[in-house]
Amino acid sequence: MNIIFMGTPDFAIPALKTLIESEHSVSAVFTQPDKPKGRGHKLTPPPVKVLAEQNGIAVYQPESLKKNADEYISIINDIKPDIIVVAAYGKILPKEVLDIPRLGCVNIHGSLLPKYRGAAPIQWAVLNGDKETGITTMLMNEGLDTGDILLNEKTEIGENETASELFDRLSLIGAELMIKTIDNLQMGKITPKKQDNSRATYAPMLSKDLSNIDFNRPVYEVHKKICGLSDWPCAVTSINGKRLKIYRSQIVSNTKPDAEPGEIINEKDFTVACIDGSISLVEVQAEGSKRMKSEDYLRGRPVSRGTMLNN
RNA sequence: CGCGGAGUGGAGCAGUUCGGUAGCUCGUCGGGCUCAUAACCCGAAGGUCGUUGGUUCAAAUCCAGCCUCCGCAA
Repeated sequence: MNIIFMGTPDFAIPALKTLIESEHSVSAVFTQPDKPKGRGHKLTPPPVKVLAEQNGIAVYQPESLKKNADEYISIINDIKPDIIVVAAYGKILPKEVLDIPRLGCVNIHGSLLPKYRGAAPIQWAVLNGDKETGITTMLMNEGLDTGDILLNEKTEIGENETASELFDRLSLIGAELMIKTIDNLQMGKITPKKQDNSRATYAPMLSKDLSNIDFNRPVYEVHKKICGLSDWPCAVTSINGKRLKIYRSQIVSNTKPDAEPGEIINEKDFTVACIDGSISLVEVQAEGSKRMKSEDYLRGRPVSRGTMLNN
């Protein structure tokens, strides 16, 4: 089949790679414009662009497909794609584009729709302490992740799994499900199912406002916050007046400790008291330093029992 | 030209202010103690102090350039 691929970040990479290696032909890739990123505001191309160029595929980076997009829409029309595959593209497709491909526009979404529509479904599944999540492929319409469901696949969320790890796993599952979806769609073997809008929830983009850890909360919630915000924006607390990022943690106890929330109750494995249990900080990052196991951190910057975090 | 922090044996850090013998907590190796141990005691190996140049009798330390990493901001 003749395919146009639209996507931007790492999540889209396995899907694009799978398509390139498949019998189908990727005629063009649409991705977000290069953006200033990191220190020094260096202009950085999105991962999808890099992969596409390595494979000699034409890359288009429109600012928008809704405004002043005639040029791009005629490009899409000229390609006459059988299908458009979309994975975390980050832009809304207008009806004008949605109607072009014979088989429609297929989106890969990182949740079991209609749960967690929106930008950060994977992270919110972890943050909310869900035991399972998955991938849904759907036929796109004009709404935000409201299209008819084609296929889905569930996966369990590990007790200590970070959003970043789940992200990687789901991107691989998504690639497999995507290829299965378009093959079945081509053979007319899938019946699209409407989403149950009454059960829909939204997963908005994460921001740093969420970063600060409140130890005056249940230990499970604190743990899932650390998992869900890793690697970005990352859960943050402070120790001795310095910012400390927490990438990974482990629940030590589910019984209320004899200590104030936020108090360090074991300086050997960095265990901190919460309201109804205690949690061990496993991987941390100090200001101006790289992330490391907390045992490494503690070797150079020992802490004493009774120290309060978040002060 | 966005702002700032950091690079010191295998790991994480101190030492730099005010130049003058390379230090801490661990790890590794050897030995001891112990029924035993990730515990304890004794000992050893291991570092051109990111890199290049400059100042100096003398540079981890002061000056200049470069490389790499990180935080904030986007």
